[in-house]
Order: sequence, then structure tokens, then C-alpha cells
Amino acid sequence: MSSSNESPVVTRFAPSPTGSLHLGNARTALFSYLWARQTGGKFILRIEDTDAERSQERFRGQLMADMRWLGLDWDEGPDVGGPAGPYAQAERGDFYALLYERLSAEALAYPCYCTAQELELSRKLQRAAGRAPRYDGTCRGLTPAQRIERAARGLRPSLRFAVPGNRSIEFIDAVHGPQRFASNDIGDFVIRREDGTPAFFFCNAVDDSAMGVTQVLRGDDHLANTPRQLMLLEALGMRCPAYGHVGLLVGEDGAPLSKRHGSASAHEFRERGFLNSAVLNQLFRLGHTGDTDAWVPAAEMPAHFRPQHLGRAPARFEETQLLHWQKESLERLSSAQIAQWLGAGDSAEFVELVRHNVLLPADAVAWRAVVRGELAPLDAEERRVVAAAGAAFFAAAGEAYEHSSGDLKALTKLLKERTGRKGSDLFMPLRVALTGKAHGPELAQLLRLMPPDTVRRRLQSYAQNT
RNA sequence: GCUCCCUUCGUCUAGAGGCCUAGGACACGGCCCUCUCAAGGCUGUAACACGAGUUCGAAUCUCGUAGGGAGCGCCA
Repeated sequence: MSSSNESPVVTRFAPSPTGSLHLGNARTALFSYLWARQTGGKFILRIEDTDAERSQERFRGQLMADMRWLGLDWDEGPDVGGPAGPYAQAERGDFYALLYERLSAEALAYPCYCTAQELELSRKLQRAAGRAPRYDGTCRGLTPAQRIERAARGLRPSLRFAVPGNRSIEFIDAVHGPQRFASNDIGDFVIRREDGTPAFFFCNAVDDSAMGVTQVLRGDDHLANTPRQLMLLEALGMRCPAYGHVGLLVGEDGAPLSKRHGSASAHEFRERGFLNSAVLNQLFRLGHTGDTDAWVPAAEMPAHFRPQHLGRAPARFEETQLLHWQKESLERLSSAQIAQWLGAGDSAEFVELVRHNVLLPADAVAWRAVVRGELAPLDAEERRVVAAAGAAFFAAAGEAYEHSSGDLKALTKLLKERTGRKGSDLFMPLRVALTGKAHGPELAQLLRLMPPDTVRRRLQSYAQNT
């Protein structure tokens, strides 16, 4: 709303298809999406599948399905195309080759013949000497003759970017504010692997630029790497996007969110029955403060997003808060939608009855069983209630039931006259005997849905042995 | 080891020198309502990591300390 007159931003989400959509990634995707939508800009999806080992076609599909489920639709991407395609890095080899050539021709990059063992040793040595373990530049000054000699030995080179010395790289982070790094702290890094595939620092930066991305939003873990990408783009004469680094999403133990914390992917929450609007509302408030505390429908979220209120500190994900948004989301569903969400072909009465007592579809299972005539064992509190009422109470209740034709009001009226009990003393033992639980939906309707035989059996069993 | 980042109630956060005896939301407790739970209404507990400084005045600025995190990879 307030920001709609700002110039359109182009944002992107650039996952690697090596797993399903992680909650932390889902959140940066959401922020990026909202930012673009808020300004009438564009949101791009780019698949970073340069790691052929770990990238899988099924993950790519699942990633996109999870994003669609969350409603994060993209304007340009591998499936919908766009002017800057292709949108999967595995298909952008020609573009990268061009840039490698340029960098090599201008001596801004050079082949490196160091072996993994040599690099490992060098790092170890530097660490031991109390210095940052960065590439020592062995191959930077190689003469053409030396290169030919190494190639002749069958060594396949990687390509390294020649980091300029004595430079101060400054930029304004959209979240952290002004940043300054020294190029002398940064070693020459690989931009093309020995096998010819592009390395992250390179293809990620170069693609953002080429695709017209104006605002990159990503996790804090990339903050210290940003100067590399800036130097690279500068060397190439390419436009630099603005960068913003949000604090990481961590689990309840404070460690970065992972499988250890149970569900860590959007997919798992979806499978458990969380609504997309619940997940959206939760992510919206993790490391971000919108302009409202209230539940926000997905369609209105862009208007409530405030990019200047993105958080620097790590945000802790707690399921209890997600549960709150689930409750809010559920309240806004029609009964037909709830029935579909429960997915068990329940009757309309049943759905209406349990909808306020259910947060996840799994919660309905117990009530379905109660109505069907199955009873779970009582816990300590519930046994106490039954015992306190006594066998005579249930005998009277059984009798009253026969004269009330399934109507709770009539039943309790008779029972009240016969036992002198009222209020909670009257209803609680009845509820526990009939449903096996101290809490739950409206008893009158529950009673109506229960088969008479079941009701008789339950009351009788307590009339005999309590 | 070096460089960088972070630190307000249990959790998410508001706060950009006086509006702060620090506000909201979730969670938790109490009361009301009620057959129970939920919903709703009212209400309570609970935080500026620590220490110096700057200032008439600091959660807010500076510097230290502590704790946490990231990067320094032919992983993204």
C-alpha cells in the first residue's frame, strides 16, 4: 500500500534442487516474492542445479510444487520461461563460457592446477600459522610455458578469479546497513570447477545480474561472501544488484533449522495438514514485522510487507506459534472446506461438530472413533471423575437414556431429578463415560451422532464396575 | 586463527537520545461466560547480555567483555 509508489524491484529465489523446500528458504522466497509484488515488480525462479551429483529432477518438481502450494508464483522461471532464460543453470553453459573467456582474456581469471591434496595442505599450514586459510596464489603467476607443461602432465585446471589487491569493497546491505570488507582478506576463488561446471559465487552473481535482479534477499550466511560477487561483477562490467541478508531461521535449540528439529520442510507441514495460509502467516512474522498483528490473507500480504523491517538476529521457529496461525486459518474455512481438509468423507454434522476441536486432521481421528463406537482407555483424571459419580449414577443415566430418545436435555432433566446432581457434576461424568474424554465438542450433538447400542453399552459398563 | 554478523519478556518482535515506571502478538496463569474444550471479554506474570564512557538525559550513540552464529571449500 504505502510502498506501491516505490520503483519496481526484481527479486528472485534461487534454490538448488537437492532437497525439498526448506522452511528457511521458504521464508526468504516469501520475502522476495512479497517485495516484488508490493512494488509491482517481478519475481524470478532460478534453479541452481550445477551440482549434478546432488541435484535431482524430483526435487526440482517438488520445490516448485511446494512453492505453488504456498502461493509463491513466479513471473519468470524454468517452466514459464521469460526473456532472460534459460532459468536452470545446467542449461546456461554457453553464457558462462563466454564470460570465462572474457575474464581469461583480460587476465582477470587464471587456470589453477593445484590438486585437492595440495590445497588441503596449504590450508592446514596457514591455519597453523594463525592466518585465514585462503588460496595462496600458487598458479596465479604461472607462465604460459608452465601452464602447457602442467596440462601436458594431464592436470585439468579449475579457473580462479584473480581478486584485486588492496581494495576496499563497500556496499549497503538492505538489512544490515553499510558494510566494508578488504579484498586482501579474500583469496582467489574458483569460478569454474575442474570438470567445467560453474561454481556458486560465479554463476549465482552473474545470473542475478543478467536476469535483471535488482534486489537479492538471502540468508545471513552469505553476507561475508558478498564482496566476492561484487568484485566479480565489477570485473565483468556487469550491473550489481542490491543485497540484503536476513538472519537465519533456527530451531528451538537455537541451532540452524534442520531435520533434527522434526519438520523442517514446507512439504512436511503440508503433509501433516497445516494450511498454506498458516505457514505463510508464521513465516511472515519470523525475522520480519509487518504492519499488523492480525492474520493476513495471502492476497493481502504484499501490502503488509515492510522490507525495512527485516531482522538481523536469528529467528527461532516454534511450532506453538504456527499452531496459532493454523487455528486462525481454520476459523476462516467453510464447513465444506473443512470437510475436504479432513479428507475422510465425514458427515456434515460431524464436521460442524468437531471443527473447533481440531487443529490437524489427525486430531479428528479420536472423535471419529468416539462417534463410531470405539473408546480409548481413560486417563487418571477421567477415571477419577467416573469413580466420583459412582455406579448408581450411571445406572440412572442408562435408564434416563431409554426415556429421552437420544435427547441430552431430556436425559439430563431426568437424571437431575433422580440423582440430585447438576451442572458440571452431572455433565462431566456423562461426558467421560460417553466419549472417554474430559474435553471435547458439544455433548448433545455428540450423543445424537452415537449409535444407541454404543451409548447403552457404555453407560451399563460404568453402572456395573466403577 | 583471521574477517564479519548478531544479542529487548519463554518465543516472535516494537523501539532509530527524552513520548519507555519498555508497547504488541503467541504461549502461560487468574476471573467472567459456559456441561467440557474452543471462541469471546477482563486481567496477571515476564525482557533492554554485562561493564565502562558520551550526554542534563541511553534500550537507542561509542568502546570494551561475554555468549551465539557465519565466512575463510573445486557445497550452494
